[in-house]
Amino acid sequence: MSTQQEADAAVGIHADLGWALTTVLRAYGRAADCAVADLPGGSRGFRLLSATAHDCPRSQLALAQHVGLDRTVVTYLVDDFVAAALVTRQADPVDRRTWRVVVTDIGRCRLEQLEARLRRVEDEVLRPLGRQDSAQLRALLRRVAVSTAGGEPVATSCGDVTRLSGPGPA
Amino acid sequence: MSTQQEADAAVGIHADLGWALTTVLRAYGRAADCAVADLPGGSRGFRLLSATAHDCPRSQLALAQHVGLDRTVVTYLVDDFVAAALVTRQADPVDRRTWRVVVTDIGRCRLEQLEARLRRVEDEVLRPLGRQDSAQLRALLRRVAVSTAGGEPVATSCGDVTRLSGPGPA
DNA sequence: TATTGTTATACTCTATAACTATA
DNA sequence: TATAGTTATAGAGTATAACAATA
Repeated sequence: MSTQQEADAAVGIHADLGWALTTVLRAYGRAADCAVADLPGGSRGFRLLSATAHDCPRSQLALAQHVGLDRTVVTYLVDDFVAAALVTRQADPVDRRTWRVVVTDIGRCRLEQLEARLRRVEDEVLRPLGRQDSAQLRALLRRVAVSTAGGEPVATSCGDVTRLSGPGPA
Repeated sequence: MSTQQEADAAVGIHADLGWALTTVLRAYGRAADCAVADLPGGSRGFRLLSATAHDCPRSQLALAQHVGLDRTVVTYLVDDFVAAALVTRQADPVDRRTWRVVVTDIGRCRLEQLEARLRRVEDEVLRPLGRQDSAQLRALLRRVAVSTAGGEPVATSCGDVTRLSGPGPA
């Protein structure tokens, strides 16, 4: 990682490596957070809505485990989603303890809108590279991402960095 | 951006672009947060300590503006840093309203430790690429970072994504 | 007895504004 | 009157645990 001063200097020197990673990360992360800010729960809400929309209807617990959220959080988020008419809770005929969370047309529409926004954020972030280098960067990132998500979890100095199970801004 | 299901599928397909960016971002962001978690203020604390260590002593307000934090936050963080003996507050002879924040040896040592950890996180994240592709990715990221930090701010769907003035994990 | 979902509680961050002391 | 720093208050977000209904 770099220092603040190095970062400032880097505009002239461009020497530090970690600084680049961090800067891009933060730029994208912020913009992505921002893009989904008007959805209840922000980026976590986006992950949940995504999972809800693209999987066949599941219980809240299943959703929670799938996107790595606590049960209680999912309750709150689904409450908000229902209030915003993005999803509905439908009784599960076989297990009356659980709800099946189902996306509405409004929810699907909203999700597409958010996905479009996030695509735009990406393009914006990667704009400085040309078309070709942009593709190159994406390819390299994809390789990292695949092994990060599918292979070994990223080992770090503390234990809670688990294997990432999915996408989500920031 | 991608969907959860696509993300899962991507382990086989590797098709989605935004998913890669997001996954790497999150993996690194989490690990970096984690690496500095034991510092008061986490990533923000790191940024502040960095700035304090590598600049000549400055007032809290100057530091706040430099790293993009609120004055009050800096007060809290410096309090914590002082308690942890990472910095000292020294009276400014020319303006008795202000403090000069000065890093201690302990603080400098701690900072180096954190920087080492963050370097390790980077290496870990980029390990899947070989040495060469890793360098390639870093070069591309650096180009993006330079224009992000030095050039135009990243345009997004909302207004608060400002020009990034420095580094900092996550 | 275990599990799904809900509710209640508390805790951490952060942001805002009021306050003091100096300039 | 304006500025540097501090303190107080409140709010959002999150985590934990207790609870009700069902299996």
